[in-house]
Amino acid sequence: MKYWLMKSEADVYSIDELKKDRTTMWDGVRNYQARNNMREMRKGDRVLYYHSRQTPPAVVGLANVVKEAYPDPTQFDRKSKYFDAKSNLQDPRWWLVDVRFDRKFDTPVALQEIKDDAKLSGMVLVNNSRLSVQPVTKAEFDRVMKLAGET
DNA sequence: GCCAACGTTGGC
DNA sequence: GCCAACGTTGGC
Repeated sequence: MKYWLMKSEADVYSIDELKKDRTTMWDGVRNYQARNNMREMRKGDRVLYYHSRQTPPAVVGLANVVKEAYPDPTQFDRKSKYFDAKSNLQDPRWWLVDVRFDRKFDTPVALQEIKDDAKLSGMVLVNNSRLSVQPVTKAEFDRVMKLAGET
């Protein structure tokens, strides 16, 4: 099993909305590294759910991968803001996964706490803050869970 | 709302 | 293939 961190702008699609929807298509990713990471995801992988653009930015809960990579339909939808004229059906450029709500933390783990934690100094979140879908090691995952008071 | 950091585009 | 210009992300 692998571990990941996925970012969502808190005011655009929060973990509360994921909880309500139960499952969502992670559409709209238009960054190759993030796309490649989603293609590496396997059913059952665990995902730290991160809220950016909120005060403070924080890991707020957990999700699971429930459907492995398939073409992002929004790239073919002319009405979508994610439409990409350079993509085509035979060789789609953008891929996504489906994720399901697992739980919301009672105690979110703020970005500052992560930055201040020596055990988490290698996290992609700390070193490449703009990548929206990123790998997390098991040790990092376990540490974040501990900071959240989760078992 | 500002702006640093980063990724992408496109001219040469 | 380099790199300047530009657009976007996301912390503050």
